[in-house]
Amino acid sequence: MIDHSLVVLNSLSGKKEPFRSIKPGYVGMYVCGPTVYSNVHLGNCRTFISFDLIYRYLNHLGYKVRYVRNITDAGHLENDEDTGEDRIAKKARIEKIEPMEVVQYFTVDFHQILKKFNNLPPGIEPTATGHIIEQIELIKSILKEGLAYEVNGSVYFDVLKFNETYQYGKLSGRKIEELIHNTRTLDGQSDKKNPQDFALWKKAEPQHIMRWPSPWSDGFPGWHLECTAMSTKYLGESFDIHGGGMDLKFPHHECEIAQAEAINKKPPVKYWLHANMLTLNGKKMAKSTGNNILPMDIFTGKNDKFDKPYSPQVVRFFMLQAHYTSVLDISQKALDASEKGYQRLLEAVNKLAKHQPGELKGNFDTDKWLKNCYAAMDDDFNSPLLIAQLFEAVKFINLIFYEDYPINYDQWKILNKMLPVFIHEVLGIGVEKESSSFAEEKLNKTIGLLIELRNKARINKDFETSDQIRNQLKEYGIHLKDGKEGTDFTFN
RNA sequence: GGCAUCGUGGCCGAGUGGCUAGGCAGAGCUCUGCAAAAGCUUGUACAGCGGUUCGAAUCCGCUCGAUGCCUCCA
Repeated sequence: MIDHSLVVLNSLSGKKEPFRSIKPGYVGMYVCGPTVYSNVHLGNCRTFISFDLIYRYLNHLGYKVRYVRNITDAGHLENDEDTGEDRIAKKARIEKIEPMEVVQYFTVDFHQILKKFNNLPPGIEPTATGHIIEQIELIKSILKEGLAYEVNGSVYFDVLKFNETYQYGKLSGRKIEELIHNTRTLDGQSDKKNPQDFALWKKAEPQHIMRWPSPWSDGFPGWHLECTAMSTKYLGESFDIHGGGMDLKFPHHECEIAQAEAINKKPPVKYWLHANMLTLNGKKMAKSTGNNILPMDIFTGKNDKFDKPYSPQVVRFFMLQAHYTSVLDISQKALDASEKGYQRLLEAVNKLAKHQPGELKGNFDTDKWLKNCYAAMDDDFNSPLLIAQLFEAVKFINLIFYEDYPINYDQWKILNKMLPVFIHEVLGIGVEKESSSFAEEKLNKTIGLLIELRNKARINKDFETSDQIRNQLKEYGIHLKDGKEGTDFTFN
């Protein structure tokens, strides 16, 4: 394992802490996955890309990471009232299809989108409905501890009682008195003793198709419970990293802590990591206001926010140019800037691979560069800082075509090895295109022929012909570049 | 209203007490038949007002603004 001093911002303490895994060499990481009742939205993608970066870097450092990310396919209500409808059941009702058809459709969509973003799949991707038995067992344990109560077939977690022994609100910095003070009194419709109590088990209405038998009623588990059940099952009573979006801090993660502590009497998670929000044109993304965009609509360009498409790789690069704990704003201008930078970075990598130096001269300080790259990532996965370092290398690489060869063989060897490692392996961008298709090969040959014809025309000073070829190709999105070593082209 | 995070040059975005962020855009130059690409040069930015300090974008206070969550309203 590489010698390093990784620090992470732990939401629990609000401070950066040295990262020491519970079991040396191994990391258990749980990230709250999506509720599959609609297309995954771009803000969600940012969260998952952030934790993909973290997963990749931990792997790169040599940790054996068990990465668990759930699929919420039941139990996530629209609100915490008794009238709150299950999001998936509601979608199924509106679309007049089975809830599990909703689940299947949007799970597939979710996987497709994340794959386009080049996210690595988690090691385990459990579903809430696949762990009903485990959840029922947890409820029994919490009841046994006297920290939950049953009313009319539903079971609720007793937050006030829990708070007598433990501390509810320590993750989100909320005090129980403030929670009580700030919660409006219920209108008598609720079975809950106190408004801040949350459901562990809900009795299903007769028409509710998503129902399972339990000691209390035919019903379904509460949303917060699934994560506790699945993280405990696959990662143990205490594990290293729990991640999720900032908006899940309260109440979801707070409730997870309460449930786990109620049963195991110890904190379930060593490091809580939260990814920040993504805004669109300076405002929060919300379907209700129309300030919203789906990933696929960015890739295809068919949307009313941007006037051109951006590839998943560019969007990913754009996101990694900001720290995962900062609010990030997406806009046309910002994406354009990232697209150009992304191309420049990748072209430099290709250039470097093609031009192995022979001379011994060179003044690129690879030791310092490597140190800076690792220092960036070791500082709470600071990808923007890493990218800045990568561009330092790009500068040197582009100097290859000038008089002084800036990199000697040893430096080239390190750079040529490590630059792709950081770009492809750690950041997960610039992935190789799938093997070029038959048609693509033919196209490349055709362009090669045109370049040849154009260069002949140039030698003959027939600039009318040469410009015609270049301009026409440009219209087709093929850009010719006359370098010192012949003409190259890029697609746009 | 409560809790929390944040407010950096034309745009995006790093940076927590003194030391270069970086990308994109703009300007000038080099290269080029002309472009493009690339290189060189070029920006005394840190919401506002006070305070602490030898020294603050960085710490403290207040004001204004943004975002998230909890409420409220709808």
